[in-house]
Amino acid sequence: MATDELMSRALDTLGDDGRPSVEAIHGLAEPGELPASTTIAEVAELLGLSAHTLRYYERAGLVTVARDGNGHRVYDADAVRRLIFLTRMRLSGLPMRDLAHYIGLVDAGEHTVPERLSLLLAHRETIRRRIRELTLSLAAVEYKITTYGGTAGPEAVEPRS
Amino acid sequence: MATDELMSRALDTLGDDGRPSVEAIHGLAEPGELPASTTIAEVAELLGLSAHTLRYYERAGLVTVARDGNGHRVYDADAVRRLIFLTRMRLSGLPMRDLAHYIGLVDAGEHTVPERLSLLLAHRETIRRRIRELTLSLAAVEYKITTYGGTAGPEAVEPRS
DNA sequence: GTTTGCGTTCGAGCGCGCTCGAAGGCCTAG
DNA sequence: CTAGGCCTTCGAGCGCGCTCGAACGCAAAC
Repeated sequence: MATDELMSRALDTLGDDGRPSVEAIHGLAEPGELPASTTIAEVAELLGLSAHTLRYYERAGLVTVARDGNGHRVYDADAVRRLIFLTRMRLSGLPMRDLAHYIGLVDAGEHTVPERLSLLLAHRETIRRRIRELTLSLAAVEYKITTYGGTAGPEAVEPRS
Repeated sequence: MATDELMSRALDTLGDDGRPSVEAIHGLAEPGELPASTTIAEVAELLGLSAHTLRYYERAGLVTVARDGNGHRVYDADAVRRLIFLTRMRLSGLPMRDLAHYIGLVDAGEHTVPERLSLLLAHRETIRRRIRELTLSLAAVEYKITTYGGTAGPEAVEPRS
């Protein structure tokens, strides 16, 4: 997935403790100054997506992007912010469908806030559940590792001593 | 995915604290008595997979299953145990390819234990990383929820009071 | 003035993990 | 004897999220 690299960066901004602070998230939301960003190539670079994928997102109705005199896409700061949000949601496993629905609500105006909220609450549950699943699987793998004589900790493949 | 239901069950066997014990995993590994289980229908029911999927796994080389006089599949306890293992690994995100490779190693004999171990160690890292990613995404979603006036806790959609 | 380079649209293709349908065999019950 | 039900194999199809190629356009650089 094209988005893997983006998450890499996000993780790199944290320590390895896996306990992100609100500040870290915030920083992730606003990567420095958003240039009144322009070309598709720049945005692709910024987000770690391909230009192809950005066009695909647009086709899917997830963003609307203006054109210049040559018919080239011009991404303004709002579009970039929305793409950052979209990317983060995609990484958390929210399907394109649901994301498109959510975006539709946003564009429909303030009166959709309750529905947006309930969508987010549902997604929060999905993420929490997935974390629990993975925690369970992790324990299973660790158990198997110990039966093979591996160490329980996170050290390298060759057990020391 | 057909396997969703299996993980539902697994999670149901735990509390909601998401901190599985080795015992819970062990219980998950051995769901009561394994009948010297027989038909594909029974195994499908047991694992929460479809018969189609079980045949697919077999085609993919993940299990070998004996036949009876009519050419019908007969799953013995070993096969069922392996399927339980496979299912758990699949749920943790291990791709079929890698799983097939691992199974190949198992079938190749004891001398492949080191490679198996290193495969498991790598997979452990993958799971841990994914958990960190999701934790990060969760924080982002919670932040968004608070901006919409939702509560930070896990309560129902309608905030109380 | 042509080459380079980035952009455009459209639509096909891919990798994954199933999922399903067709066509048929064997067994048992009524 | 026939109908139902569960099994078999083979191979096609699907949903997702990209990913890519073809064919073309404009525009600044040499």
